[in-house]
Amino acid sequence: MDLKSLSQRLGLSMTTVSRALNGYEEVSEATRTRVMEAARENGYRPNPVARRLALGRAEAIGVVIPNPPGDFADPFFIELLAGMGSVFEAASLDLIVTAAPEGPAELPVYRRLVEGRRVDGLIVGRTRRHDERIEYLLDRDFPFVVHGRTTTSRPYAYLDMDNAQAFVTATERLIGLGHRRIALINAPAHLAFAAGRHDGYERALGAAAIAVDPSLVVVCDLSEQDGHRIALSLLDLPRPPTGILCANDTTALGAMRAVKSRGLVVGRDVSIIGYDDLPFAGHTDPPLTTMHQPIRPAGARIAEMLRARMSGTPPEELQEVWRPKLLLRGTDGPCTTAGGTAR
Amino acid sequence: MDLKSLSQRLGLSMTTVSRALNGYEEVSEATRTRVMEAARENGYRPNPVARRLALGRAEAIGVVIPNPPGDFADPFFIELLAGMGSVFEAASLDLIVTAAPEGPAELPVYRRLVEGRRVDGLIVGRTRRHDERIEYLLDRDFPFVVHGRTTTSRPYAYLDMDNAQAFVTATERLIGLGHRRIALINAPAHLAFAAGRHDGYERALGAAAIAVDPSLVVVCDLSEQDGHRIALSLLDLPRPPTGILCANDTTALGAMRAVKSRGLVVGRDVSIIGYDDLPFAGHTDPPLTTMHQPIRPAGARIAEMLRARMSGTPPEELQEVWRPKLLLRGTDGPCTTAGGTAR
DNA sequence: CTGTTAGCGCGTTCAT
DNA sequence: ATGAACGCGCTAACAG
Repeated sequence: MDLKSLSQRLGLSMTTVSRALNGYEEVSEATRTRVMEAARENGYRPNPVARRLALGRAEAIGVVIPNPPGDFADPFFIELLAGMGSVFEAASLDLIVTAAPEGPAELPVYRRLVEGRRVDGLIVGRTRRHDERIEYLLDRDFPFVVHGRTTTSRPYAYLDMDNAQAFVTATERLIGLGHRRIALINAPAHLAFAAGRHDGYERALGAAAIAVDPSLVVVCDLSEQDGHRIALSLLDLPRPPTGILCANDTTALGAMRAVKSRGLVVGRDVSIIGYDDLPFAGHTDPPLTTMHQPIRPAGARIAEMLRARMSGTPPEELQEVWRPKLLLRGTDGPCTTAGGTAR
Repeated sequence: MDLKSLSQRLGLSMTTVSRALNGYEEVSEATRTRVMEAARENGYRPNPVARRLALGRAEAIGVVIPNPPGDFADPFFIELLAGMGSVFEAASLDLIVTAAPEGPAELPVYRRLVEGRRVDGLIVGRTRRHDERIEYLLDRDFPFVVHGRTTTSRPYAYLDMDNAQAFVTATERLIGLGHRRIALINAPAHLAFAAGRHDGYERALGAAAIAVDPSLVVVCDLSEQDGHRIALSLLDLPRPPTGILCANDTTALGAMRAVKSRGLVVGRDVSIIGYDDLPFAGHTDPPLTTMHQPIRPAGARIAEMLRARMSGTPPEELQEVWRPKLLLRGTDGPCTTAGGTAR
């Protein structure tokens, strides 16, 4: 059932039927209801491809999953997708998902999407401090929304978490519990959120007049293994930390394993705070204290922002920063070590 | 740069250029190379939408994320998507992802995809024992591949794990360790894989001449919480199990928490085996013994199977069953309890 | 308010 | 081996 046969059946022109269906003002109420009804009865569905060609739009949004080659893809992302899904579904926009490993193969994927007119808008995640994908999209004046923030002089739309504030909060929590030697297991510096977290950490220490000990600030590749490795090296320090802030929950998991393997008790001998609040975080042993961020709502909001961007809202008006919330569970506790040092 | 301007620039007709680009035999070798080169130089990309309209295909594949309303979406799925991504990317097919909660809202999403001609093929996951989605697709003779299996008399393409074999293996492992009271925390019966797992469990017990105790077979909603709750009730039995087989790793996590909360040691007092080998499985305490399945390769294979299906391979030739592998880690151990009962 | 006509950009008969 | 002309299904500019 296409537009032509539907209009023939109604004794109307395709134009009128099309207009009635698309809610144009100039159609009489009588014919509109008549058309609507006939469309429903005949199960008419406009052919999206024809529509797209006529309108010159793709009616689709693109997302590229950052796909670590050997590794498991970020479980985080599925939740973000789920959040966006409902919004795009309602707008009857297709969400086109592709996967690309970070690296030289990544930009070509974006080019194919943009230059091949496959999508009308793009969502950029796992943002880097300097991000060529964003520069590229900015150059082409292509609509997009970033999850996170990057360094560029040009305005762009983003939804970011307040990483600095989050780590101020987390650090203050440990300080309030009496900790003085607090380590930061941070993400690699090329990732956008690493800097903010570091800032927040230093800011909170500074406010409490605690000197930053560079040996307590280390970089991790965000895997459990690396978190484990790094936490061990931290515990091997002459004056090991009594509190550890982690870049994400996965890292925190590794750190917990390290602490336990040393015969220490997490939450008593060493406090640990994670970031993300992934599904497993409430179920570790002990349950992980972490910074919670609402991923699915963020996905939905990003989708809405992109729709706004595509219909012309200037990027300056589409910039939001959300605050993660500290979720107290069982891995943080008062500092029990005299002199503020474990063991 | 579209076909018209490219052909004008070459002094050829659109037809010839089109044919040269699409590898038709009847084009002279000279013009073909000339066309190819010009296309590359001018960065010509065929408009996919126009192509689709002319060819009557969507050049897109659909996947619907099963989206548990309040819950976190399955991290499993992102990995499956990543696996499919590379294959479809290479075939320059778009992967359209939508999310739908299980329930009455689910089928309409499939209908919109199929009847709206938005995709040429579909991948069905989180398969149910009786699955209306599959019946629907079969009725319409629409190409699809199922991850899992379902009960229908009609042939269809699928890639499934050998659930029965997996649970034979897991059960045998515990039996070999001397366990006699082995519990099965299974998935709800409406999910396709539950039956096979139950079968495997009973088959292995039967082979070892161990009677099935119905009180040891319980159903779980696959959440950590429910796994925890159910494991507790199992441990409260007059004669509790010394081994617990879990429907998935998440459930196993809950079971581990339950065992620990009773002051028992996982892997010594009670053995636990999971299923899936999710990223966290190697990092629980102790590390989880589980049935590993290669998710990303499965995704890639499913994508290939769908491509075959779309180009006419009969479904009978597209049916594969893969065997998960037992991954021994730290949660299984010899039965230490006299009489085969914990406590 | 409704209809006629002309594209949208490509693939594809049917000629030549 | 090449080209002219038509169609895919829909929207939009231009009448009336």
